[in-house]
Amino acid sequence: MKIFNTLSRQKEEFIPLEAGKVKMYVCGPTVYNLIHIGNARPMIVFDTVRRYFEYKGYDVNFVSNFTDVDDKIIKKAIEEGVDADTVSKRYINECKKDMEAMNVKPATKNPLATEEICGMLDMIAHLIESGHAYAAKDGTVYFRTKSFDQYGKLSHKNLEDLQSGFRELKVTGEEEKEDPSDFVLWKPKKEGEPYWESPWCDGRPGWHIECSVMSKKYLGDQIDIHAGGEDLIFPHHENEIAQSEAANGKEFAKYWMHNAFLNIDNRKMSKSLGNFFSVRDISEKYDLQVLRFFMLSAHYRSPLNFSADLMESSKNGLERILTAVDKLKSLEASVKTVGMLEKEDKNQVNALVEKYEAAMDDDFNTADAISAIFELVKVSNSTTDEESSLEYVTLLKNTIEKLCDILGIITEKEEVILAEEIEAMIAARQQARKDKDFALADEIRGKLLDQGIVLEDTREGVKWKRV
RNA sequence: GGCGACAUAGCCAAGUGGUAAGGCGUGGGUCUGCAACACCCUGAUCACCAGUUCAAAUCUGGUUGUCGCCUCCA
Repeated sequence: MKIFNTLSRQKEEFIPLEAGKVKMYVCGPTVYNLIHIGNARPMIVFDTVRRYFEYKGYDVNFVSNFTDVDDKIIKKAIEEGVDADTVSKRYINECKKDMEAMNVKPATKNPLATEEICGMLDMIAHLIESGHAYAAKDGTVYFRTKSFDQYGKLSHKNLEDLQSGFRELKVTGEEEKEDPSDFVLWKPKKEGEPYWESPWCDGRPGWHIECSVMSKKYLGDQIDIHAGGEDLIFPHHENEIAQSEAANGKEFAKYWMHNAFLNIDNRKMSKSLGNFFSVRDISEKYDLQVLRFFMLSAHYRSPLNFSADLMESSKNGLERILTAVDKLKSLEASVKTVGMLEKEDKNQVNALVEKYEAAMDDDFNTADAISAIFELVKVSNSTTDEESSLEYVTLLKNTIEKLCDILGIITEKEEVILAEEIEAMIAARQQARKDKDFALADEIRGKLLDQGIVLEDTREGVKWKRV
């Protein structure tokens, strides 16, 4: 298996720290609102990475945090007149609902920053003792970037370039920094903000230290994979490396994976451009399986554009796969032949599984992997019928379902209990068709369509589905 | 200014040296009472220029264009 490592900017063979195990940490969202579809990309991508590792037999310890103390959360809390905890708990809850609807597996552990303050205080104290950090007069603690000579190795920047960039950007109130590129580990509280006691001042942690501490606590000093959106490379992940490696004296993560951004109609998503969509918005119009399928239709390191047309296209493509699985399921129940037939080519199926695996082994090329699924669908649709053998039908069905499951695509069609009225309408239409009263049959079909039910007259009988 | 990415058919998107996967859409056909599903047929020489090579979308240099990070951000 090869993974593109941001550290080396190359694909590298994946070698786990411990045989058969993968320790991965994914930076999670700041919970100040419903998650947007940009947040959804890393969730879907790295859930797929996890699923593929599990398919390959690895035991994956998957940790992803919620950042639940932050300026934006506090701002929102003040606006609503509630405390920050109320806001963050609410959106953690909503986020979990969205993740479930996107079929993102629950993490092994979802640590909360506010519950890990002790560990942060320890790490900060340790960094101060070892000369990697210092407290200013107002109690703010800064990381001394000059003390970590590998600073910049992830983002491939050097301190001199950074400093010239920072000269104009010096933030007011941070004059006590020894160096403009030093960053905050602990900052004093402001009136009305949540705070914790510390040896330096009552205050709260800086963003970067949170992930370093949570990763260390739940996965250890060294992990296999650290992942997140590409915007986190600098400064967030660069700073995490500095903190963790300075504190632990070991390489923090072996592989750094970053997903590219999701754009909306070719522009960066932002509230000011009015092209901002929450996952919840999308779920009102589409099954979130469609969003998931859409996200995986491009390579995770390529920018991906989102638009209504592309969602329609994905919806239709996904439908093709689900329809094929559905057909295989009904054949599985009705087919009489036992024992593979001469013309049923098992090798063709296996070859496509190999194509799929080769694609996934190559830095999780989901777009290519999906093409293997479509080829299996084609094989299935064109080589199976009532005469097929049970073995062949089952092989195809299980294969397609397994490959879809790795991508987190659910092939099980939602069980919807039809109201008796609808059942009766379908029966009435069948009677009308028998009587060759097609006008009535079409009228009934039209009525069902109005209720969102589409009928299909197949050889195996009348089928229906929701639009 | 520094660092980096990308440019493949109407749209999306694989492919990193040997003459272009897959999907959506379009048009035609088969099946169907009609339709839907499905099946068959239908499309590109890979931004541009120059070079390396027996051979390049794929390597090198340049041009143009789009975008990202460097500041909270997935």
